[in-house]
Amino acid sequence: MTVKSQECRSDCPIAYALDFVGDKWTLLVLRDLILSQKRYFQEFLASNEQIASNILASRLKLFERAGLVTRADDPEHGRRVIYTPTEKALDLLPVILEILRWGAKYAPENGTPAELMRSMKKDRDGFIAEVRARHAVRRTVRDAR
Amino acid sequence: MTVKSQECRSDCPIAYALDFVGDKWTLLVLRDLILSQKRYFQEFLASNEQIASNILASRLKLFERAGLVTRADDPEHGRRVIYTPTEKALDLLPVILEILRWGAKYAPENGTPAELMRSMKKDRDGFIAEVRARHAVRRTVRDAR
DNA sequence: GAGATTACTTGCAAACCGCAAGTGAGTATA
DNA sequence: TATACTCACTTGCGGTTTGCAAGTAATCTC
Repeated sequence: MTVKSQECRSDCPIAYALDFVGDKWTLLVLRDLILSQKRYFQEFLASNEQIASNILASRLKLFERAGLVTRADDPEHGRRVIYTPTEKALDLLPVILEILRWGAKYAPENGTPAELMRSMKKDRDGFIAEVRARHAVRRTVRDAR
Repeated sequence: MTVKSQECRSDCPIAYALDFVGDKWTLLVLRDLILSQKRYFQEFLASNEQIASNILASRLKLFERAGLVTRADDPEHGRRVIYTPTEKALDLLPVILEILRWGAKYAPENGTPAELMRSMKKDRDGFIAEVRARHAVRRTVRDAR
């Protein structure tokens, strides 16, 4: 609960998208979820940006309601929960990459691995396909059990 | 003043970018500034999303400090102010377009002119170049006076 | 000089954020 | 069986930000 009322401000798709994505934390969590392939609450919590646990919890709840992640109990560990990005979330990858590109151009310091920057600049669409493939593999491995 | 403290949360360029762009209004104002070529306070205020005048004022002030817009008095009209996007702002166009694309895919209603959607999908880079060219022309016209 | 236009500012209540601490269920260790 | 630990949250609270309505001061129009 709390966070974000859900009437749309206009019929502009940008406004619609910003109702999901327009805040300081959402895209950072999605970055961890999609690019770093984090899955557990504690993993997100451990990011450099020091997100507070209540904010993280509210975002994950929101994501679930918005169909951006699925929530599943970890069969190997009692209370642990596994968060997995849906297609709708993976479709935000281009947004994240363009933001990364802009940030990298103007930020005084860039902590992104040089290799990632390189392969993203060299072949953006290929890079996106690769990331999607990684998640697809994960899903099938999990479903096979 | 108010809005956004300015220490960086990490060395991640995404986090850096979100400190500018991570809220519900910033990118909407930039949409108007860049895509709709709005220039005056009242024009931004008149958008469908009904931004409040104090929020708009604080954003424009922030933009100026961040080097996203330049502020100039209108020579033709006393108290009127002209806001113009800088290169740094125009570099956010790819971000805006990807957000538009995602929003258009998932929003129930899409109020974006079909023509704009088409030309953007058909040739994204060309579209970006076109928008940039429009702003460049404007600048030279203005500077010629 | 009266009224409109323009770019803001101010005041205030409600929502949201950030921090610190707590909770309750399951897990590993002795 | 007891103890400590892991894990995913929740709670409480003070401070910041937002959203709304109204106001202000400088220009322009008539």
